Amino acid sequence: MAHGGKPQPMKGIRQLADHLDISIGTVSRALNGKPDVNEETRKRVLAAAEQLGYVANQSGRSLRQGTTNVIGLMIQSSRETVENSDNFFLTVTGGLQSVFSRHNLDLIMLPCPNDEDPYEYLKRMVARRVVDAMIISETQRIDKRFDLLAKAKIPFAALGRSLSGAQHPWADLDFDGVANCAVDRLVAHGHRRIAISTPASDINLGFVFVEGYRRALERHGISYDPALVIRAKSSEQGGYQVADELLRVDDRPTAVILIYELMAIGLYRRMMETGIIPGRDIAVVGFREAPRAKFLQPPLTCFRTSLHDLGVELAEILLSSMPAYSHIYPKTRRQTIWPLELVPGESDAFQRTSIK
Amino acid sequence: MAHGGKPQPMKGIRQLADHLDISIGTVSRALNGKPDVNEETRKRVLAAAEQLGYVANQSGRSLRQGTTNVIGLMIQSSRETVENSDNFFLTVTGGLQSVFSRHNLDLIMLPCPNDEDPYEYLKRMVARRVVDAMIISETQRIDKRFDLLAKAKIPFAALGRSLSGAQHPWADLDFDGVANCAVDRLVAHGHRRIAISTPASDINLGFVFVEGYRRALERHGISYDPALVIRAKSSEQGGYQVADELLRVDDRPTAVILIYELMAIGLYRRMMETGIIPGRDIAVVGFREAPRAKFLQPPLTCFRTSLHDLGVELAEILLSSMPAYSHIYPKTRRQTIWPLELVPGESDAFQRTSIK
DNA sequence: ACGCGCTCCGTAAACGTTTACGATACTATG
DNA sequence: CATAGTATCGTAAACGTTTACGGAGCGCGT
Repeated sequence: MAHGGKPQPMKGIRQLADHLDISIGTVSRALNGKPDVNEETRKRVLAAAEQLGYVANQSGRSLRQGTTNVIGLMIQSSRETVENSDNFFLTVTGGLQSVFSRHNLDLIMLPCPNDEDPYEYLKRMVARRVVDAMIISETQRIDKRFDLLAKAKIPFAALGRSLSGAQHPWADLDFDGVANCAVDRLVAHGHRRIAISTPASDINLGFVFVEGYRRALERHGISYDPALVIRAKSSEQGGYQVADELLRVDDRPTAVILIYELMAIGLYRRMMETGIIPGRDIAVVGFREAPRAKFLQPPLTCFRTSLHDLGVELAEILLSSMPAYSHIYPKTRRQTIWPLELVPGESDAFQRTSIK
Repeated sequence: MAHGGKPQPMKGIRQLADHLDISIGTVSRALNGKPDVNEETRKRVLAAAEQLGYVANQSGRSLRQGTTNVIGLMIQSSRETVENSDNFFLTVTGGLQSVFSRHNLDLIMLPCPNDEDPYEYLKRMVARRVVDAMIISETQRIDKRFDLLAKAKIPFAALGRSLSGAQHPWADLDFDGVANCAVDRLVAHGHRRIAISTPASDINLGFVFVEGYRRALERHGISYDPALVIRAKSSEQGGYQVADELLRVDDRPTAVILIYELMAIGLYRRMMETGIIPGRDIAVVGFREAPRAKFLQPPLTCFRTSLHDLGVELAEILLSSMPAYSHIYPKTRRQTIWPLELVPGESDAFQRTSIK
């Protein structure tokens, strides 16, 4: 028994062991809940650790057991993306962390600089061995990153499905379901000529979205017209351009489905400028629901979901694919298509008087 | 000279050294740019590292030199906070990372669980020695976390000023300046009875905001009435409550300044419900500017700033206080009050017919 | 008395790096 | 030629932890 207080700021497990007159190995085993240690000495160790404020040095532990207790979240942090993505990422992240923190896992954000190739960036991060697993977002249609991670034997899950490696774990919003529902609704209102917006980049969600739209049209016996698929940025300016495109197309569409609700701002504005009333002359359906959607006049018909819970699901999918946790999260579903709920507004509520 | 390709996935610096027939020490020195190594062998080493895809293991390096190359960003990740904070954190984070990534520093988000005391949480994170420095957000009026970090000798910078440790590095939005400007504008329009909203928690920004408001009133010879300071959550519901409070106060105010623009949704709604027209019967000024502010009818008068650049500034302030980087970022300013620019809307544009 | 199994604990090796220190070869200087 | 100085490199210790291995003590059955 030495002195009682906090003499030094606690250098390491060695000091703790000396203070207890126990070997360092036993202390380690006691702290980590290993079986071969007397219950009473374990209590003593835990009490001393608590009192002296000892917490294991992460670097030492990582070096020894080759695991870092860190999950990486890769995002393409283009400034424009971030400023437009609203609270999307942070909300999903909150869900991720609510799961990870239960297992003392830290989440580290790995933003790929704009001027670097995402693949090379990820390769570097993987080589540094700073993460135990990865979450990949903004998945491309064919995404080499999956092969890289698989080859490096790093567990991962994707926020967004992809064509490459369909067997990989992922969670994704139900883009095709939403497109389906939107088309159904618009057709029920008498619309036959329905446009849709999709991102200009080769991010996969755009393809899924359009594919759902195409199939829904087919189901209603409406022929698919590529001219009605309008590529534009997912931003206010993008919405403005979509409106311009709409007006330019022959046989002007009577409805439009937006991939991202923020685009409605620009769309509405451009429509007003040209004397077209959204919700009366052209029906509008937006993709996500956000607080700001309530500002729109007329209120935007859109789709709501809990991104937080999507994050939870994604975290559990990831953990279920990690050997150390798969006993806690059994591999039931390894892919999830996350449902959204229709929030009827007034932007598509009018009954179209059929012209034919 | 061994074989040329990529035989193994590169185990460590040892393998690289063997492959080059050079000692491991020299390889390390070559890679780290140390002076006592022949320029030609350095080139050979770098080439081989590139070819074999060698990247130093972070754990080993951290353990040896006691530095992790990781900056922690602590946030209180209450689900409500996150969902309401819009893109605030992520945008600031983007600015932080644009600086950090230049120095190969990773940013790790450390979200304090709702049910844990932030101080204890930070203490644990500090003890694990997983970060070289910290960025503290949502600073309280008096915030023990600063003392903790100072005692642990961990460099830090705060997003938001505080009363405790005024000498610490921080960057903060110009809350008092905004309050000042808002009051000036409203007084110029003939308002004398001006209410203000402030968060219910003891986060410091609320105090700064109200203090600026109080001083501005004083300057105009208007007496400060505590009944006009309305505490409410920074959310849509909070705005709804603010409207209710406004109507309940004797000698009803003719103007209100909101701490957070999202509150305007609820405020407008409640006003409409009671037959009061925002921007005509009561003037409204909001704090930040966000894309959604453009939805409001009448458009909200508010204040714009670049949160990305604020993040850049904050990162530079932090680095300037870290010995390893202070030669790159000289300690010129260690505190910054970040300016905002008025975005005139129509929510406060009417000229108040003086009743007196 | 002996062996066996069990519980508990100490010892020491590893993990991959950086770096202080000394060794070597070579050059310059006296 | 002797010596000092310089450039370059190899050796080995150290960082803090986990864990394989073995040993001590004990109870128990033969």
